[in-house]
Amino acid sequence: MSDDASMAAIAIQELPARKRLIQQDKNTRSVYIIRKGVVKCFIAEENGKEYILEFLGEGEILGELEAIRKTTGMATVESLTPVSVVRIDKAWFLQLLMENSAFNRAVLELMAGRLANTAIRASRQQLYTLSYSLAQLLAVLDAGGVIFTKKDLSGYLGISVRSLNRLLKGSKNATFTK
Amino acid sequence: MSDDASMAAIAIQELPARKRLIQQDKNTRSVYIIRKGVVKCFIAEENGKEYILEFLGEGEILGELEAIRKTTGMATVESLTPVSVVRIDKAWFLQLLMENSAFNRAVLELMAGRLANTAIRASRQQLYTLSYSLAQLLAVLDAGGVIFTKKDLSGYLGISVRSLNRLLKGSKNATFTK
DNA sequence: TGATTTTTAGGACATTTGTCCCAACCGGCA
DNA sequence: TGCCGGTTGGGACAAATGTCCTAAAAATCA
Repeated sequence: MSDDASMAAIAIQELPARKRLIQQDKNTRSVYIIRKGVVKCFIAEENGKEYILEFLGEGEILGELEAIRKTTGMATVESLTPVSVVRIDKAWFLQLLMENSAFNRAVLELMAGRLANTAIRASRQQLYTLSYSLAQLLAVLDAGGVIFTKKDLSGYLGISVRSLNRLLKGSKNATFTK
Repeated sequence: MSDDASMAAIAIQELPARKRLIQQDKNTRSVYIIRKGVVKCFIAEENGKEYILEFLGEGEILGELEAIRKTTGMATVESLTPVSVVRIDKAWFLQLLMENSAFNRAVLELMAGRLANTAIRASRQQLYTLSYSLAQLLAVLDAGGVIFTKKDLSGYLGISVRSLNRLLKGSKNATFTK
């Protein structure tokens, strides 16, 4: 990605897998909307571990938080598959947000939805057995036909790979009250 | 709280402690902005356990998610202390959101901020030792001068009261890599 | 005040999860 | 082909957490 001032305010970009669109703690220049492909969005803490916030796909927006709050990236976003995105210059995004009420409304709804999801996930992660979350996750992934490594899966579930393997075995999950 | 159709579109309300402003899975009628006091916002899952999403205080907004997404309450909000809130009729809130760009901007920022917080907390909760989160939480609470029950604390940390007690003892925390 | 309920504390034991470690497998690559 | 580095699978043991349960202390109420 170049610093080139000639970058258009809005453009379509194609990225290969494993490319970073947003870097945690670094300034962002654009907001992206995913047209195709899957990205993972994760936070790395000082202790080296990483927590996967979410996997985002078609129709999802990236970098709005940073644009709206005028902060550096709060997470790193990396493509898992080749992706196609609409890149919107940050300043222009904000402009759009103010002047186009339909766009504003759409962003508002996307954020509200994501907020609800994040909160619900945090809760589920604490309140339910991993087996539950795991089953759900696997279903979603399966639908998407995307392949993740065990490391990503366990990262998303917030557990070690070892634990994930145990769960996958399904030996004795049904212990909990559920 | 009455069903009275004569409720003003916007009004100041005073509530005692332990009152519910929003009920999970029920329709909401208003959006609230806290003027004073502290509320807790929690999700109760089918298995009876509750997970505290956050404690909100002065200046925070409640019920916007439900208003924007037109869904039932995604969490229950209950006053921990006596609170004073500005109650805004849901329909009017949406109206304001569309017509008043400053208000729109403010809501957008509040949501962005909350999204960031929620995500960061979820991450911290997975990546750090409880002792870490606990210490941080205690510091915040202390600063606010509010008293929470152990149950609330543990609910917020996503652990059982028993575990919280053990942590408070501080017997052998320093085991982890940190 | 006395009774009742809530909150706090913590023992004992069962589960779960993490850490460490090793072996098998797989896909580049010289 | 043979040598990696990365992923996968799982054993073993330690640490963390949950569940169940009992008691005392504190708060609430008649």
